[in-house]
Parts: sequence; C-alpha cells; structure tokens
Amino acid sequence: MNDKHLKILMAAKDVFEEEGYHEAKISEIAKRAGIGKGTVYEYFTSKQSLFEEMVIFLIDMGFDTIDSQIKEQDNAIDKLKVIVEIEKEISLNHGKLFGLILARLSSASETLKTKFYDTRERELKTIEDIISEGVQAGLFKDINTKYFALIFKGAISQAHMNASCNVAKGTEIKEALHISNEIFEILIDSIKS
Amino acid sequence: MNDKHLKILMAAKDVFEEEGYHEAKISEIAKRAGIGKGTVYEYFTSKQSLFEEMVIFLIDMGFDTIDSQIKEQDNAIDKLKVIVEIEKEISLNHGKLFGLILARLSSASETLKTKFYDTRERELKTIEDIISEGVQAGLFKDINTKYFALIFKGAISQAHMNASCNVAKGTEIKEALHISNEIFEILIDSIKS
Amino acid sequence: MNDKHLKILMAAKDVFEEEGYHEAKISEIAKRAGIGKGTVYEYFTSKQSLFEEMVIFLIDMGFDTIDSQIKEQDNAIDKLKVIVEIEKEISLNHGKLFGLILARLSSASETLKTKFYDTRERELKTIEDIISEGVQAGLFKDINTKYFALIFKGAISQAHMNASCNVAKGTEIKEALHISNEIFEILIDSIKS
Amino acid sequence: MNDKHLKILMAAKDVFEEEGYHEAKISEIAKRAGIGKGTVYEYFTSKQSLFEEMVIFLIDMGFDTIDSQIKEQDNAIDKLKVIVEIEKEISLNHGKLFGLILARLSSASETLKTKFYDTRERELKTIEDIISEGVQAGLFKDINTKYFALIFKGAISQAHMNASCNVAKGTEIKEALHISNEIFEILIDSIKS
DNA sequence: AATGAATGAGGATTCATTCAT
DNA sequence: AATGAATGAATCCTCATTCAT
Repeated sequence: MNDKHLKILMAAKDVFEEEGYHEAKISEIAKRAGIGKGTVYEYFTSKQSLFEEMVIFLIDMGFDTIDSQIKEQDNAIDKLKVIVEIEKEISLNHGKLFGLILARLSSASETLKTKFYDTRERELKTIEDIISEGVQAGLFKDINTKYFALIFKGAISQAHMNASCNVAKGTEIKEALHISNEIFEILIDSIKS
Repeated sequence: MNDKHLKILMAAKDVFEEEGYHEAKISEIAKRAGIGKGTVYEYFTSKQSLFEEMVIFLIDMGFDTIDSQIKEQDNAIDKLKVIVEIEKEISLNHGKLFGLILARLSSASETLKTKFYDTRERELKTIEDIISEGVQAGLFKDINTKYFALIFKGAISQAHMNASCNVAKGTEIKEALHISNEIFEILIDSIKS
Repeated sequence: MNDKHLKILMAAKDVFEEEGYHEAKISEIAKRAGIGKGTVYEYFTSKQSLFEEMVIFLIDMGFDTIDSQIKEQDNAIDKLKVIVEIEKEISLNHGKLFGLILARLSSASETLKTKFYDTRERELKTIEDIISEGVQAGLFKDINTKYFALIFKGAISQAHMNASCNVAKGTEIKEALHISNEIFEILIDSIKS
Repeated sequence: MNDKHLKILMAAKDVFEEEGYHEAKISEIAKRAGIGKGTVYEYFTSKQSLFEEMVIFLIDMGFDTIDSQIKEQDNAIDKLKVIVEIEKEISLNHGKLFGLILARLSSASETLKTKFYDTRERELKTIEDIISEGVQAGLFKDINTKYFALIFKGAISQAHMNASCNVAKGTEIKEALHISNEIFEILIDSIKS
C-alpha cells in the first residue's frame, strides 16, 4: 500500500461520508487526493471496489486503534472506558458512514459482508474478554460475560446515538455526552464486586 | 390520502428497501403500485419527496402499531415485551431500510430530520413511561427510568442486530433470538423489586 | 416498426457508414434522426444492437429490392443484369459499410453471423436459379450452374471493386464501369447456347 | 528496420486482427512484442500510424512471398496455382483483417489509400502477366488477358470467401476448398489452347 | 386525472499518449 | 533508449422528470 493508494482511500472516505455513495464522484475523490481522475483506476478497479476497500481499511484501522489503546491501560474498567471513547468518536463523527455501509451491504461482495459481520462479533468478543479479565481480577462479579458485553455495547451505542441526534438537533451536546458517562458508571457499578 | 397515494407509498417502501435509494427506479415503483410512471408525479413532486413521505408514513404507522399493541397489555413487563417484539421484527426485516434512512438523513429536509430525531426520543419516552408505570405499580425498583430506558433500548437493539447479522451469516437464527429473550429476562430481573 | 424506429435505422446507417463503428456517436445518430439521445435507447438496447439491427434491416431491404426488380424481368439475361446493377450500386456506394460489417462480424451475435453467411448463400442461390432458368429455357448451355454462379458473382464483384478503387483514385469512372459491362458480356457469351 | 520495430509490427498485426482497431490496445501490442508500452511510441508516432505501417508492411511482405514463390514455378498454370494458394491462405486466415483495412481506409492517409489501390492493380497485373506468359508459350488461347485476370481473381476470391464462410458456419471445410480447386480447373480449362 | 414517449443532464470508465526517471 | 505511472478527453447509457394527449 503506497502513498497514493492511501491518499485515495482517505479522500474516498471523506467524500463517501460527506456525499453518500452515488453522490460521491470519482472526479471529486481524485481531486481531493490531488491526482487525476484516471489514476484512481490504476489503484482500484471500480467505484464499488474502492468503496469496499475503503470500508475494510477503516475497519482494520479502527481495530488497530482499539488494540493499541487498550494495551496502554492496565485494568478492565479503564480498558472499557477506552472502547467507549472510541465508539463515541465514531458515533458522533461517522454515524452517516455507518448507515451508508449498512445500507449498501446487500449489494456488497461476500468478502465485505463477512468482514462486517465478523467485525461486530470481534468487537463484542473484545469487550467480553475485558470483562472476563475484570472478573478474573476480582474486579467484577461473576456474571455472564457474553450477555453483559452485549448489553454494555448496546447501551453505550444508544447513548452515543442519542448524543449524535442531539448534536444534529442543535441541543447542548455536553449534556448528551454526560449521559454517556452516566450510563457507563451505572453499568460498571452494576457489575462491580 | 386516497387509495393511489397509499399504493405508491407501499410500493416505494418495498422498492427502496430492496434496492436502495438510487437503485430504486420510479418506473419500478409505479409498476408495483399498478399505475403509470407519470402518475407518481401527480402525487409526489419528486423522488426525494416520495422517499421522505414514505419514511414519515412508516414512522407514523410504526407508532400506531406500537401504541395500539401496548394498549392491549395491562402490565409493564408485557408492554415492554410488545416493544421488544416489534423492534425485533423491524430489526430483522427492515435493517437495510434503517441504514438507508440513516445514510440519507444528511441530505434530507429539516422536516424529516426533526421527525427522525423526535422519533428516537419518543420511542425512548414510551419505554420510559412504561417503566415509570411499573415503578409506580411496585413492579420495579425505584431506578432512574430515563437511563434504564436507554440501556434497555440499546441492549435489545444490539441483541436484534446480533440476530440479524447471524441471519445474514447463515448461522442458526433460533439461538440468536434466544439471546434476545435472555437479555430481556436479565434486564427485567435486574430492576424487579 | 414505427416511424421513429425507421428514422433511427436510417440515421444509423449513414453515420456508421461515414464514421465507422466506434467513431459513430449515438448522439450524432440521434441528431440526424431528429430525436433526443435518450430516445435511441427506447428503441434499441445498445449501440451494438442498433448496429446489428441496422445490418439486418439493410440485408432484408436489399433482398426485397432484388426480388422485386428481378420479377419485373422476364428472361435470365435481363435478370442477371438487374443483379449486376444492384451489386454495382452497393459496391460503389457502400463498400466501406461492407468492410465494416466484415470487420465486426467476429464480435457480433450468432444471429447476425448466421444472417450474414446465409445471405451470401442466398445471393449465390438466386444467381444459380436464374442461370438454371436460362438453361431450361434453352438460353444457356448445360453448365454446372453452381460453379458458374460463383464465378459470375466473383467476377462481377471484382469488376465493381475495381471501379470503386478507381473512383477513390480519381481515375475516370466511366472506363471502370465499362469494364464491368464488358465482363458481363464475356461471361454471358461464354455460356450462351 | 531493426528488430524491435519488426516485433511491434508483428504483434500489432496479431492484435489488430484478433481484436479490431479500437479493441486493440497499445498495451496489449507492447506486451506481445515483449516491450514496454511507452517504447511503442519510440518507433511509431501514434496508433493510427502503427496501423498504417503494419498494413504497408503486410502488403509488401505479401508481394515478396508471391514474387519469390512464383519464381520457383516455371509454367503459367503452376504460377497461377501458387497465387490461388496464397490467396486461399489469406482469405481463410486473414479475412477479418482485410475487412478491417477496408473499413478504415476512408480515415487513412493518402499514402495508405494509394498503396492499397495500387496493390489491387499490381495483383491483377501479376495475374495478367502470367496469363500473357501462358498465351505466349502457347499454353493458353489468345484471350483478353486483362479481363480474364479480373474474372480469375474474382472467381477465386469468391470461392475462398465461400470457404471461409463455411468454416465460420462449421460446415465441412474440405468440400468448400474442393470447390476452390474445381473453379480453378474450370477457369484454366476454359482458356487452355 | 392518468399516461408513457421523449428527453438530456450527468458520471463511471477506458485508453492513447506523455514524460520524468 | 526504455519504461510505465499518470493523465483527462471522450462517450455510452441511465433514469428522473416533463408534457402532449
């Protein structure tokens, strides 16, 4: 993956996110990447494949970020907090992109579909592992980690979606994000031993 | 709203859902509605407005369904169960449409955006009210109803998204839905007085 | 085949003939047919299919012309003369189109290929039948009609190609066409009984 | 004309023949010639000029072949037979290329047009000279050599086109080529003294 | 009111050609 | 001399929308 390949992916992410799939023009992506229209096709076979490679790139980049930031924390609660913060950033800033991917999944390649579904599982598994770690460390009660991971992820996502809707409505964002923190506290408290 | 108007809306819902926004052709919508292509424009000014009116129609229809089914139940737990079931149906069968709406929201009219955001709030409020009702009835502990409503909705949504991803992956759906029920039990148990 | 369908076919013939396949623009064909670009696609599914239908149309039209003009003659020699005249017109005015069809045959549909090959056979058969008629009428010697038809067609085609090359070279065309007549005389004389 | 120049011409011939003019890609020609795409432009100024030089090369090569093979025969009939065999090979294996050249002639340079028309004349002249030689040697009757050359060439071309159409149709090729031989016999018999 | 034939704006894609290395 | 990465002109085709009937 050389420099130009990466430039196109980043430009594609911006344009797809701002415009949507059909509204995103290859010429605009090229312009933002600082290259000629034809050059995009030297690196990607089609608009569809550019979209899919971009999604995969973002997913992988997302995991790298999560993995590296989690490693920097040494207890389960702080690790979960890291995940919450990353999810918050994604939800607030890239909610539209998420909807776009969801909407286009049915016309995507099997590779992307699988990647997307596996990603959800892997995210849940990461949370579950952290919780198990907390249980083993005596930090948390001996709960069903799988179910709690699911509840945790759902509640946090919901809180962030709430926040991002409020942002869109122009409501005070601070309060919305405050709720996200409250929810986190409540959930953690409910499993603390 | 006469008969033909409704027919077009229903056909539009099917086609947008199956195909996505740009892939949905006005001619196909007209064909499914059993009318001529030009007639669509007698009832809707443009594709965009047809899409928006369809979304609003679905939202309103959804609330009517929820409201009427809730009224048939007489205790909070059964009412919450009704909501879970309806959400389950939407998540499993109309996940793509949800993504589509989410992805197109930024280019939608302020009316639709507001409607969409208000809808989320109203859904949460409905849940919150049921929980308050349960608290008042002595069924539930005296919890923060707003926060619990959010956790409840998030956890249930997550469980259903899990199920719908499993459906897509071809995994056994029964188990996935079983999880949805388990989550429901856990959440209710955690607030039962 | 309504009026607009025909107009497009005629315009397509002119433009393909003048420009070649790739150099012929759909927009130019539409303009010459006096319609909008999009309208072409209401009548033909693609440029390729327009080309093929045009070829088939020309072939069928050619046969109708030959058949009707032959019927007007009552002896074999005059009938052959009619064929020579029609071939002359085609060769001089539509030689490029013939080359174009030949060159594009390998990427054409099986339907067109078959049509093209059958057409050659049918042309030879028509000539052969006229010769047979002449033999039966005692006008011609009892020759191998199949072989003579082939020699006749080849010689005449060659004479006309000669003429059309001379036209292109700017040489006096009269002399070239004179040769066509001479060849006709020689061939007929060689089989007269 | 060095080695690389020749390699490109040969590769161009193959690709133009297989694909047609526009479908032939410079990159494919370069690949087949075993060189880089840019190198083609060191030897030829454009695709069009490569095409034209290729045609001229083929024509000249064709004449060299005919001339040298004719010289190996010492009587008129064998010499004509040589021409028939070469034409047969060209017609069966390179008919598409001939159509391609014909179709593109109108957009070709004057040089190529002239070359092409002169070639036809020269071919006829070669045949005429052989027939004259046969007449002088007492082998043939004292016929109009010019006209007979034209009939001869036309009849043989037609027979081969017949054969090549039959090949395309999947019909037995042996019989088709048999006809070519029969025609040759008939023509020669008709002028033998 | 209902229709669908006609339209043309708009964009993905291709590939001959250039030119820095 | 040889290369191939980069370019953008050029065009087929789609489909939302219009409007005469």
